[in-house]
Parts: sequence; structure tokens; C-alpha cells
Amino acid sequence: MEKTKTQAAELFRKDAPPGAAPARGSRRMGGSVHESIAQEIGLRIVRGDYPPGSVLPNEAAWAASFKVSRSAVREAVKMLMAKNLLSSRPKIGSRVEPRERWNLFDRDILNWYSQGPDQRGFLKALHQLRYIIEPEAAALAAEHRSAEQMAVISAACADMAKAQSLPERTEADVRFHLAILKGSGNELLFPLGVLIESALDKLFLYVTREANDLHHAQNLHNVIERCIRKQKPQAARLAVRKLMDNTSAIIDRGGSR
Amino acid sequence: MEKTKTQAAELFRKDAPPGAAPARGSRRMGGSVHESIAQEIGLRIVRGDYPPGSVLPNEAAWAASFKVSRSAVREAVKMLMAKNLLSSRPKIGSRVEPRERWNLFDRDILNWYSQGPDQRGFLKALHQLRYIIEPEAAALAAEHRSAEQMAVISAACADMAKAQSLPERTEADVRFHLAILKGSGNELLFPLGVLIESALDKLFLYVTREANDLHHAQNLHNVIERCIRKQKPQAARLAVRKLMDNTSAIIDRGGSR
DNA sequence: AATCGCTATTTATCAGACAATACCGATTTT
DNA sequence: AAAATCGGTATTGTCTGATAAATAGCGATT
Repeated sequence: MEKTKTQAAELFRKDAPPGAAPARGSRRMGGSVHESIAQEIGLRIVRGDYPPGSVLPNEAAWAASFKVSRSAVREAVKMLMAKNLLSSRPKIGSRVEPRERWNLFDRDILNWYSQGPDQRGFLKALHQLRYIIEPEAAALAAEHRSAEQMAVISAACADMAKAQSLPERTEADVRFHLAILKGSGNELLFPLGVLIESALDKLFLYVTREANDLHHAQNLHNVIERCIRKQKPQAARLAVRKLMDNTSAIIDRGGSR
Repeated sequence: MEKTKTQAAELFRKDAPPGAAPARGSRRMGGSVHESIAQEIGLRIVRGDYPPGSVLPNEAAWAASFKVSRSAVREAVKMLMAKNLLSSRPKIGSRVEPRERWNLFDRDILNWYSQGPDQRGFLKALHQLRYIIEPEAAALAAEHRSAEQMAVISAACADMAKAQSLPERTEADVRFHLAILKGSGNELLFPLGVLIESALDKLFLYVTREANDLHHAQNLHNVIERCIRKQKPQAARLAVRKLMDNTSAIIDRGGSR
């Protein structure tokens, strides 16, 4: 319980203890030092600890509080600069960029967002985006999909139906949706969909609940598969919309967690 | 000794990667050293000089070829790692990640893409994505837009109509579309749209050509504005589709450049 | 032939220095 | 007194050099 997922930055949690300096021998904390630090600072920024426009502690301060060298901090900062979370200038320090400049469609930032406040609003925005993307992807797939792509879609759908455990079914489910995205033939649609789906996965521990809904959802998936197989774009579009309406209702009803 | 350290400017071009297209004019040298280096390496990767799976020259080699210190190279590499273009491990070096792991929706990567080969396919994928996004954004805007947002949309539309010069009109045009995206009320839709539009801008030097098309396009924009003002989602959706069909035709006809 | 350990190579991290720059307060000028 | 100028200072940018850690490849051993 309460697996806060921060096993990586365990050493980094105690921000500024000037007195105690424990041995920093622990290793294998999930990644390299600069990556852990980037994670930690990035999370704090997205979480709102440092609002846009404010200036962060300087590199020396980070180095001291994390008990690492300035180089490591700098490399972490450069990673966050690459995501447009920060901009830094001599004498000024590093300021948090305004939100509209953040590279929002970045795995890490999406991940940090999903740990931040306003999970509910974030979830709704994500799902709305999915609601826009996926029906069109299905329509495109119905038109452009190759035979091999169709085989993958059908296999995933069949696997969903005959899945015994919930994780097994979930795995087939995402495989199904990703196969559709790939079948759309658009090289941008697929990665975008992957981003959205994986971000949703982090917030979506309650999608499938009752066996009733589960059966219904399976029927909807079957319809989608058939529409794409028979190359009916408009029907595929509508079928996917129907499926998403279903989960929309779940989101609106259900509490955030 | 001229240890002035400002020699980094022109020296970036003389590196000789295997089978690369070398000479280009001097690059945007505005930023810091590590940023320039990240630009250069990132461009080469996206351009295909180093295919996915291959390992890059090691840090010392980059440092030598760019005539900078290893730290600068490392910071550049960290930036590219943040974009998931690279992954590096001791003893191995830095390998280029497979394309499907790249953070494709990143300003820089999009920018590098637009300079790479296959501009035409990229343009079509981008426009297809826009074709999916914008009509729905307009429909959402017709429902959820605030009075202030509507004012911005209308103003942009009016400015388009009474624009005298082409850049002036273009500026109002993007303002119009961005205002619609913002009016959609979805915090993800707006930045996504910004990304797409600005990437398209780089490839779109030939959008508006004849006064005929220009007049027609203005009418289409007027219709969109009216639909959103009168809160008709479905009509707004169709109007935007019509507009995009127009530029679709232009893309299909016109040469890539 | 299979396994194990060694070594070489590369990144990871550290430490310390200097340069460049932009803000801020003191000083000078009008 | 107000304004302009100027130097001090804090912070990032860059360089240098060194050490640690990780692991792929290879040779030795069984």
C-alpha cells in the first residue's frame, strides 16, 4: 500500500539537512544520479512547488541539498531545459517557464502531471483528446490498414475475449487500440496515441469493474474489429465513439480514485 | 595564446560523419555551446546520419570534433536523452533509440524533422493530424467558449479580412486558429495545436497564392467565426473541415517546394 | 564446448577554476 | 535632489583533469 513509486529518489527526499551527512553508498536507485535529480526537480516544478516565473535555487544549492556535484545538477537541469520546463541565464538563475511553453507531450512531464494535483481535470482532458483521436484513427485504419495490421487487430480482439485474468485482458486491450492507431497509417497518430494511452493507464485503475460492463465492452470491441475488417470507416468511427462514451460515463460517475 | 574561448562559433561544420551531407551555411549560433551542439547532433540523428540502433562517436570524439570540452558535449547529450533520441550506457556509448521511442511532439525534433528528408510525407501526416484536431476543437469551442475568447476569435477574423500585407494576414490567420484551440477549453488541445501549426508553418511557404483562393478562404473563415459565435458545434465542425479540404487540395496539387 | 574471470573502453561523477554577464547599490554628475 | 554612470557581486557557462563504475569482449580454465 502506498507504493509511492519514489523508490528511485529515496536518498533525495531530505532536502536540506546541514548537519547529518549519511554515507551515500546506496546505489541502484532506479537510474543514474542526474536522471533521479531531473525526476525530482521536474516533479516539484510540475507539482507546483515552484510556480512559473519563479527562480529555482541555484546550482550550488541543489548540489548541496542533494549531496551531489554541480555537474550532476547541471546535467539534470539541461534535461529539464530540453523539455522547456526551465530556462536559465547567467546571474539570473533558472526560472520556471510559463506552462504554455512546456513540452506537454513528453512522457516524463505527462507522468509528473499525473502525480500532481488536478488529476481529475487532467484525466478529463486526456480522455477528451482520446475521444477526438481514436475514432478518426479507426476510420483511417478502416481505409488504409494492411492485411498484416488487420491480423494484429483481430488477434488482439480475440485475445481480449478469451482472456482469463484482468491484467491479461488489459494487455490485450491496449494492444488492440495501439494496433488500430498503427493501422491508421499516420506516423504521428501512433506515437500520440501511445502517449495518451499510457498516460491514461496511470490514472485508470478503475476502468473495468463489473462483469456486466466487461461483457458490454467486449461487444463494442468486437463491433469495432468488424467495421475495420469490412473497411467501413464511418461505422468504425461511430463504434469507437460508442465505446468511448461508455468510459466517459464511467469517468463522470466514478470518483478519481 | 588566444585562449579566448569564443572560438566555438564557426567550428561546428568540419566534422565528418560517415556518409553525411556536410556543408551547410553557418548555423544559428545564438545560443550557448551545449545548445548548439545539441542542435547539431539532434539534427544529424533525425536527418538519418546515424540510424536508430547505431552508436554515436564517444564523448571525447565529439569534444574533439567540435573543439569544446567534454562537459559541453555531455550536457548536449543529456538534452537529447531528455527527448528520448539517445540512451547511453557505460562501455557501450550512446546509441540512437528506435524512432517509435522518440518524443516526436517536441519543438526541436519537429523542427529537425522538417529539415530532414521526407518533408512531403511529414507534411501530409501533420496536415492529417490537423484535419483531425481542428474541427473537433472548433466544435468544442462552439460549446464552451467564453465571451472573451469569442471576442479574440472575432477580432482575429476581422483582422484577417482587413489585412493589407501577406505576413499581416498570416499572423491574423494563426491567431484565429490558436484562439479557436484555446476556446476549446481543453488544456492539452491548445499546446498540441500550437505544435502542429508551428511545424506546419515551417513547411508551408506556399499556402496562400492567388487572390481567388484568398477570397474563398476568407469566406470560409467567416463562416467558422459565425458558427462558433452562434454556438453551433456541428456546423462549426463542418465549416472547419471544408476549410481544411481546401488546403488539402493545395497540398496534393502543389509540389513540396 | 561451456563457463568464468580479467581487462579495456566508455560513460558517470566528482572537484576546482576562470570567464561572462546582468543586476544592484554606491558614486558621481547635472 | 534627481539622474546617469560605474564597479561589485552573484550565478550560470565552460574548461580541465581525475577517479569510479559498468559491462562487452576475450582469453584462460575446466
